[in-house]
Order: sequence, then C-alpha cells, then structure tokens
Amino acid sequence: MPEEAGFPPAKRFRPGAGPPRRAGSCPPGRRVVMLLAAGGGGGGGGRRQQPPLAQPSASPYPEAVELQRRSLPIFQARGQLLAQLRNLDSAVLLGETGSGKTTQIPQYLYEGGIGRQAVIAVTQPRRVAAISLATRVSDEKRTELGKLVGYTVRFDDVTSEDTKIKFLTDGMLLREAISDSLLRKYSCVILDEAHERTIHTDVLFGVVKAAQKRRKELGKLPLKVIVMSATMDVDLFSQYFSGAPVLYLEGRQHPIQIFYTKQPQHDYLHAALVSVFQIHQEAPCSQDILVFLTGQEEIEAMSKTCRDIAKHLPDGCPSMLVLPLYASLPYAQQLRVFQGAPKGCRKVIISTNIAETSITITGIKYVVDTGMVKAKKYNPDSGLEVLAVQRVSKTQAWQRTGRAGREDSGVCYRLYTEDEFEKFEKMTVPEIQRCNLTSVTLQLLAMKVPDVLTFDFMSKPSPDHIQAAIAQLELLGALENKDGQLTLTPIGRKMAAFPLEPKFAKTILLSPKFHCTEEILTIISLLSVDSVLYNPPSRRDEVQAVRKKFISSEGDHITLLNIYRAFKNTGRNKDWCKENFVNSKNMMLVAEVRSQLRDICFKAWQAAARVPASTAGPVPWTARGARGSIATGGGTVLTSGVFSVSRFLPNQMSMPILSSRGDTESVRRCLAHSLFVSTAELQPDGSYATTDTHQPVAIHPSSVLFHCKPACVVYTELLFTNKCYMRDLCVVDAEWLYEAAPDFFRRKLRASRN
DNA sequence: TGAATTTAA
Repeated sequence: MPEEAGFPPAKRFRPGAGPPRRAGSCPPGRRVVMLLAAGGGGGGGGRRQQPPLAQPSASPYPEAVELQRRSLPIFQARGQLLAQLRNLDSAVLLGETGSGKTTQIPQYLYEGGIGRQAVIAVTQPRRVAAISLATRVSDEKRTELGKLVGYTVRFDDVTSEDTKIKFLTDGMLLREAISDSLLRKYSCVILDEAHERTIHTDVLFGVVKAAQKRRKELGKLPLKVIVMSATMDVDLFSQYFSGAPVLYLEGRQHPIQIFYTKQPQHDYLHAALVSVFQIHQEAPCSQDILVFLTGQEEIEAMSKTCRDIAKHLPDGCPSMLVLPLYASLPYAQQLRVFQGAPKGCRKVIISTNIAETSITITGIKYVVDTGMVKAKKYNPDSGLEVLAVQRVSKTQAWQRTGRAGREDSGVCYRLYTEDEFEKFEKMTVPEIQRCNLTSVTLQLLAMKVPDVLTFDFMSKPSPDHIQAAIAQLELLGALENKDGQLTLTPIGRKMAAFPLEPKFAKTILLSPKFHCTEEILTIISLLSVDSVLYNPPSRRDEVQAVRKKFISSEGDHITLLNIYRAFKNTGRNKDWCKENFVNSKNMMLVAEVRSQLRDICFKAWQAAARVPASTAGPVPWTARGARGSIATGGGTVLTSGVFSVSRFLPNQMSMPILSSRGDTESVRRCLAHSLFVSTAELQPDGSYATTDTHQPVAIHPSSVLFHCKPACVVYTELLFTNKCYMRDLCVVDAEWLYEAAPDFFRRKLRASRN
C-alpha cells in the first residue's frame, strides 16, 4: 500500500466488538453466558434445530418477515435468552453489531410474556435511531406504529395506551424520571448503546438502579434492567449492577483487513491524502472510501486538494467524487453522501466523527483512520472546557474500522503504528467526566436525590466538578441549603421544567420582569439549537455582505433576534434561508423549540400554582403596568389564595408573555441579570478578561462585535480552542450587572472600582 | 485581534 505511509501486511479482524477472539477466551465479563457458538452466519456445519416461537398461535406475520427474523444470529439463542432474562433482575448483554439484539430482544420479552404487566422501554442515544427502530419493530409485528410499538422523542410522541414496547431517547427517559423517579410506567428498561456512555445514559444507570431498589423495598412491580453494549468493556456494567451476568451474543459482521503504518506519521493529513490516492489507483472504482478527519476546516481543505489532484490523474484512472461530511453542513449537502456515485466514479467521503455512529453510509469498502478526533475536555482546575484535537480511544478506532465491513468484507488503513495503537486509551472518557454538570445536577435535585455528591454514578465525576455545578446553581438562585441539605428553591423547580441549560431557563423566568418574554424566548431558542448561521469559508465575502442588514451593534443576541424576525416575516421561506446563508433545518427547529418553551412557561406557572402557599414563595414575575400584549396560556385560571403573590397581581392571570417591541435595552438588561456570572471587561491594554476569575478571553471572530471594543459584555459560552473565546456576546452596562448581583460584583467590576 | 465535535431535552 502507500509507500510513504509504509503499511506492512494486513491483519484480519472481525470488527464490532473489537479485536479477534476465540470462543472460549472472552469476553472478560464475570459470569459469562455464551448464547451463540461461533459460525452463526456460515451456514455450514450442524444446523441447530430452531426453537419454536413462544405460542405457535402467535405467529400472524407473513412468512417472509418471520423467516427474516429467524435468520438473525440471535434467533438461535432465543430460548436460552428468555430463560435467563425471565429470572434476572439485571443483565448485561454484549451483542456485536448485526446480532439483531435491539430489534429482537424487546419482541422476545413481549412474546415470552416478560414485562407484559407494563411497558418495555428501550433507550437510544439518538432520535433518528429511536424512530427508525420503532418503525422497524412495529413493521415486524405487523402493527401500526404507535399502537403496540411506539416511540417518544422530543417534539414527537407516537405512543398510545396500547403501547407495550416503547423506544425513546435516553434524554427523554431522564426527563420522565423527573416527574416519576420510580419509572412506574415501565416493567423493563433496556439501556441500549451503553458503551457510548453519553451523559444521559450515565445518569440513567443511577436512576434506574435506584428505582429498581426502591420498587423492591416498596413491594411494587419489579423493574428489570438490561444493559446492552456492543463493545467488550462490559465488566464495569456488570459490577455496577451487583455482578449481573453477562450474556454474550455473536453478531454477523464481515471480515476486515487492518493495515497499520510501519512508522509513526507526523503529518496525518498528508498520510491520509497519500492513502486515498493509492487506494484510488488500485481498487475497482465501485468501492467507496471513508476518511476520518477532525473538523470542518480540515475537511474542506482536504476535499479541495483531493478534487485538484483528481483532475490531473493519468488516463485510465477512474474519476473521483469527493464529499465532505460534518454536522454543520446544510442538510441537503449531507444527503449527498447517501447517493451512489455515477458510473466509473469513486465516492470519497471525508468526515468528522459524525460518521462513526450518527451517520451510517452503505457501500464503504475502505476506511482511512487518522486516529485523531476533536473532542471536548474539561479542566476542573480552571473550570474551562477545552476543545482540542487528540488521539482516539481504542473503542473509537474499532468503531471506525467497523464502518468498512457493513455489507461485505472491507479494509481499514490505520495511519499509526500498531505500537501506537496499543498505547491508545482503552475507552473514551465518559462524557459525564468531560463536561459541565449544572444541568445534570439540577435534574438530580429535581428528582429529589438526597445527596448529589454521593450519588451512585457508575463513573464518578470529581467532587470539585460537582461542587462547581452546585456553586453555579446557587448563583442562579436555584438552590438553598437547609441544614446541610441541598434543596431546590421554587425558581429552581421551575428551571428544572425547562429542557435547557439552567442559566437559559433562568433567563426566561426573569424575562417578565423586563417585559420581554417574547424576545427572550426567541433568543434562548436560537442559542439552544445548533447554529442557524451557515458560514462556508469559501464564500466569506458573500456571507458578510448578506448578513450586514441584520447586524446590531448591541451584539449577537440582538442580531440573532433580527434574523429570526426576518425569517418569520418571509413566512419561514426556505429560499430566503438559502439566500441568507441561514440553515433552514435548524431554523425550523428553533421555531419548534420556541413553541415548546412557550408551553412550558404556562405549565411551569400552573405547577407553581399547585404548590401550597407556604412553600411556593414569592412569584418571580409581576405584571406592572403592562407594555405590549399579554398572552394567556390556554385559558389558565388560577384560584386566588392558592399561592402567595404580590398584591399588585390581578386575580386571574398566567405568566405574562410580553413583547418589549422595539426596546432592545430591556432585552439586554434581562440578559445581564441572568448571565451576570459570564461577564468580561475591556482591560486597559485592549484585551478582555472575565470579571469573575480574570481569565484572559477574546471575542470570537464569528461575533458581530469582533471588530468592536465594548467596555463590558456578557457571553453565553466560553470555549478554549486556540484561545479562550467568548461566543454570543451582548453589550451590557456595568451598572446593570451590579444591580443584578451586588454581592457577586463587590470589588470585582472595574467600573465600580473606578 | 481571525474560526466550531457531537448528541440530546
């Protein structure tokens, strides 16, 4: 293979769960039950007699579907699997990709009469997966989606009273746990893709374990927990669920050849380029290539280089279709990776880690793995989040490799040596140890977890890390400390009702005081969705020219508000989006988020009204001489005397959703009052430093304030990349900040010192 | 003064 990269002979692997193994030797779990012997897909050798389905009469599906289900590797283990699962409270299921575990196990349980008393939940880290799995399983059961089999994701609940098998995002189940921490609706919770260790799955581990224990103590319907993982590191899962047995299922993956480089590569981009063209010159052009790089800029640059080189290849060499792939690419361009290349042309996809799990492309024969990712790390000392290019973990490398063997045998070029690979971390550090914990902490407190610091996390974040989250929540007024016991304040409870970062929830809850809830709802929706602005580096001048008309000297929040208004005024027009370099898919999402938040404003009020007066506390908003229009929440009527409110309030009202009309100052005041922890001030030397810790920071070049030097700003995000950048800034008056939090700012603000 | 991985509620 590529001479410069210097690949020695390949090794053969069956990917999915990791390196090759012999049946007897692994996996390393404690009580391992091998449910399916090797050779499942081969067809040769002694074919086992197929066990009949639970009730012969319960087979209403046409033969084709039935045959298809029976042909899955997992089917041969069905009887054993059910026998095991019937008697277990908890189990860990290690199933390679292609084993059929996610679609079949919920059906087996249901058909076997396990967990029929209530609902079987299957969680997924991603929305699309939850939806497509539910669709698939309801097809297999020949039922209408939303009847026996349904799904619940944000903005979309396709379930009914008949639903017994429910696919949902892990974030959604977590949200449900806030109002019912015992998960009473469910007889069984299957946590799928557990190896990905998303922050939501990790919190769910603890929630589900606690619910299981508590239900047992109370003599209620037992809760069965099944953890499903596609990688070998299941020991931790098993230990966490008091030594739950590990059931092992073999999958059906195609063999993949792996090449390592002979020498370490100091320039992985160059090595990737060489590899791509080497493959291109040698392999049949119907075989596509997938390259893993780290980010947009790198990918765009590499795409351009590839296209340039492809133009000047010798005769007889196939042509090349180069497609970049990353999350912020407009949806229409993302879709192109699924289309086949024209005849005589090879498809080369250059992607971020989005193609590791989120997007699956068929027909990939070759994977080129640079061994690098861009990922967030958390620095507990400074409390800063750092985004940096780093080495992948072994798990990630296997995941990438597996992308080559989905339909047929494949090849993976690893642009690092085998020795280097051996030094990679075994697993990716779980997200819960890598990011800000304020949201999680608020959610746990809303579930009335007695002590967040001792919460039974599978992989504990450091105490400093949790303490920092508690401190943030205290500053936001969400917490109070009653005799050493942390509890939520009434505002804190309302904050937990919003599917937002706590500081954004607080902003909304404060907005009535500034008569600008309409505007704040829009701004917060825009901030809580992926960027609606599309900035192709190659068309920078065009973008700048077009964006000029929206720009506000008051900062990014007001600018975003202008863009949303323009979008709305054009009737949510897609062509308008395209002309203005606005990501229409994200913009539509903003509108959905906004209406959800608006609903919650009404509900949060109603919920607060139900709390007895003694504990309700003062209501955070008062309607003094209303400017603008008042919207009422679907005829909400509150009984007077149920809660304590200021005497200025009328008897009958709901949370006032007012518009400040053209008054942007009150919007900025509102932001100052809720984001005061995140302020930075101009220093005498022209640089910026945060007010709180005097961390040197800079205005991000994407900000409309990049060329300006306002004295004082609040920002919504701080991220360390090349520098410590503030993103989404709003110009504020130092006086407003002082007014918002006099204790916090005493002797801190430059303005108050001078 | 110069640039963002990804997912979810």
